[in-house]
Amino acid sequence: MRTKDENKLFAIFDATVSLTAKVGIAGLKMSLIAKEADIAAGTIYLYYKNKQDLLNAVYANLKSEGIFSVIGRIEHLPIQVQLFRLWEVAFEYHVANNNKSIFIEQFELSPMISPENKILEEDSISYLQKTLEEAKKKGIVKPIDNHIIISLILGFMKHLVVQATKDVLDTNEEVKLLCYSMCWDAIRIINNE
Amino acid sequence: MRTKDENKLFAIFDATVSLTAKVGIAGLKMSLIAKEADIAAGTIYLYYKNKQDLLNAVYANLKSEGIFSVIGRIEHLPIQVQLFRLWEVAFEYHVANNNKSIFIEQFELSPMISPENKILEEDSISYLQKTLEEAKKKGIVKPIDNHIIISLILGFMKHLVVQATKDVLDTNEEVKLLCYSMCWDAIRIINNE
Amino acid sequence: MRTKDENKLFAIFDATVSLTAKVGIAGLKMSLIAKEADIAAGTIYLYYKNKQDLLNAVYANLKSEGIFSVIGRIEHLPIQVQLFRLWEVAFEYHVANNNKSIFIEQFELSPMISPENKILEEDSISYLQKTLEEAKKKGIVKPIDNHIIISLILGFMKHLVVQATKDVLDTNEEVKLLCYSMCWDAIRIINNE
Amino acid sequence: MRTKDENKLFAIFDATVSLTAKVGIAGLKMSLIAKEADIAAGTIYLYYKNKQDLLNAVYANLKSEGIFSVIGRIEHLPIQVQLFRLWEVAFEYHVANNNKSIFIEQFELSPMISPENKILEEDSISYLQKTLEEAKKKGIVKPIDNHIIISLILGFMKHLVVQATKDVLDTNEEVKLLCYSMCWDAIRIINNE
DNA sequence: TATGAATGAGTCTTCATTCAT
DNA sequence: TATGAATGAAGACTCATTCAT
Repeated sequence: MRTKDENKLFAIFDATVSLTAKVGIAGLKMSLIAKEADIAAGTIYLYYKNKQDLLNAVYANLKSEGIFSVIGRIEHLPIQVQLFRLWEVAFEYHVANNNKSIFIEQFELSPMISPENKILEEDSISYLQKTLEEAKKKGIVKPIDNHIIISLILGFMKHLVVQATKDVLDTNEEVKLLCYSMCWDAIRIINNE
Repeated sequence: MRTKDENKLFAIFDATVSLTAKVGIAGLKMSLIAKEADIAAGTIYLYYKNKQDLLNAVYANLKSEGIFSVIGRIEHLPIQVQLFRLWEVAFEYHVANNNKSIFIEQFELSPMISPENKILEEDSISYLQKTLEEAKKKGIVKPIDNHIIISLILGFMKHLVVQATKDVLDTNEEVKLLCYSMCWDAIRIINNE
Repeated sequence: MRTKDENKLFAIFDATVSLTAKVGIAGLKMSLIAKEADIAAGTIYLYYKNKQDLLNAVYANLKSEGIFSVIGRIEHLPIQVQLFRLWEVAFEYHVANNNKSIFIEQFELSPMISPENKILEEDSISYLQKTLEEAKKKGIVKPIDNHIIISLILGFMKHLVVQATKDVLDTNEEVKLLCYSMCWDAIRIINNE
Repeated sequence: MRTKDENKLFAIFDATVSLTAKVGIAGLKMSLIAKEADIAAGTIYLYYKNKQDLLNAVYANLKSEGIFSVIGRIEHLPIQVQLFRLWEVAFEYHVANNNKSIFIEQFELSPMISPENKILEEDSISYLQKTLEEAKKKGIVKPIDNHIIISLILGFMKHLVVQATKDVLDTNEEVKLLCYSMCWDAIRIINNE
């Protein structure tokens, strides 16, 4: 169970992420975060040493978030299906957590990021990499550097979500399947054409 | 009398873009821009009313930049070749001008962006859209909403360039061709498989 | 928590008025006001939006000050005595509040004065005007435009106070009575000479 | 004959005085003075060492201006007539040169005034003082400290001119005579009433 | 703990003054 | 001599952080 204090911690955390998506890292003020979290500005300093500390904590937390932890057992499924499930989960995470992506992007370039956080790798990627390697070994996916494949998948996905946020695109089930098929065509080995 | 120096305008412009890529929009200070442009801080105010004005001018300028203006005549070429050339030019632009993309991304979310700039569309996209429509009509490219196709192309491209900047990926000729082929497989209509 | 301190408001107000008398509106700096009020520079901005706002607030407040509010009932007295009492109160106010007159004079010409304040009339004058009208009706005072009479009274008074400030003149009781008698001779109807 | 340079000197001088009346000493900028004088900002520095120097020069010049130099021979006239002529000349000077009074008032309180100028006496006053002494000796004028008499005359006069500038009062011939008669009643010895 | 008033270091911006032409 | 672009010191203002309550 969350204690009263933990609730405040979460409130500050959430306020930081959603405000960054609203006003950007340059518009992010401690007083605004406090207002958004519905507490006093001074209270933040009971939980975090200072602004830099707060933002780095938020960042590290987001980066370590296991977005595939909800996925359940999938190893027994065909590799294509595994890949689709991974993509689907990632897509749904990004749609639902666009704010988090924005915070990460904005903060990574800010002068406030700590050296430790600068070298932090996204946790969630490793799972996907493993599955891609397997698919490549099985001759289903083109033998391409994972960085490139993941750039295609993630770059596409993030751009899509931004378009959705701008209301120029709707991310319904049909669009989701279409987008995946595009990714799949991009990376799969295409036979006897 | 000294004549007003057009070069200074460019120096300020360049300093603003490259500094943003270095320290982020949140770390962007007028004094830093001045130092980077090798002028006095006050001089900036001869050319721009204030910080907000400067950043909006830089943004509007970048947005209106015709990245395909260098491409020459290509209408006589097969549509596939046209698409490749467009992609190639865009790719090379992004590799060479990664700073500009970063500035655009950072500034779009900042509270300093003017209402007029908020609704500004990227000029360069329309050319690509026209060519895609033609390719769809000819049955070469899947009949997919341009927003989605462009998300794939641009999202992938931008993510690649960021990876390249991080030195985890090298964007040589081979990689370039590989990436294009992935894009192409993603959007083309695949026959009798 | 500290409660917002009304005293600070007064301290800022007083510091602004007395400093203007000391260094003029051109020498008036926010940092000086803060030092004079014995607070931090930033604190001023808790109470006033900016320098212009502060000065206009001080001005409007001074203009609306009812300098005759201390005078008590005088309507039952002979009109000559009423006039003397009004003059006396005004004189004593100006001697005691020369700073305020200086602030008003200096600020009225500054480019910081707001349009609303530019058309603001001095509250305290109306009382005097009413009494003068009555005296004219009774045939005691010359039938002269009030603007002129008040120019004589106020112009004389302000000039006197400035001289007193410069230490070339002492405003003791005797001088006060003398000055009033001069005013009185200037405006009263003089009989069978 | 004025040389070309002398014209510029006068232009700067005039621009300084009239601008101060328009925007106050706090709004007085070298660039504005230059524009008003129709020269370049740098040019001012060919004639004056710096802003402080310019303003002090203007001030000293105004103070030493012999406003009674135009008055011609009046010693042979009755003392009352002499006094009237002096008053009249001063009045007309102030109406025509209200800007100069404003400059003097504003500058005297500014932190830019030099110590020498701070103790500078108005030249023109001495003439008036001499005549007043004579009138007192002849038993025509009350034996009152000259500071007080001059406060009445000048304070009244300046206030009148300000009212005239504000368009709440017209300073025509009739008003002029009326005002003088008020001054005269205030200072003359009034007989067997 | 929690508050938000108060602080003052650090920015932005202005404007007197210099200087290349 | 005259110009006005360029400079940078100084002043206005913001906002992270502290602290009295």
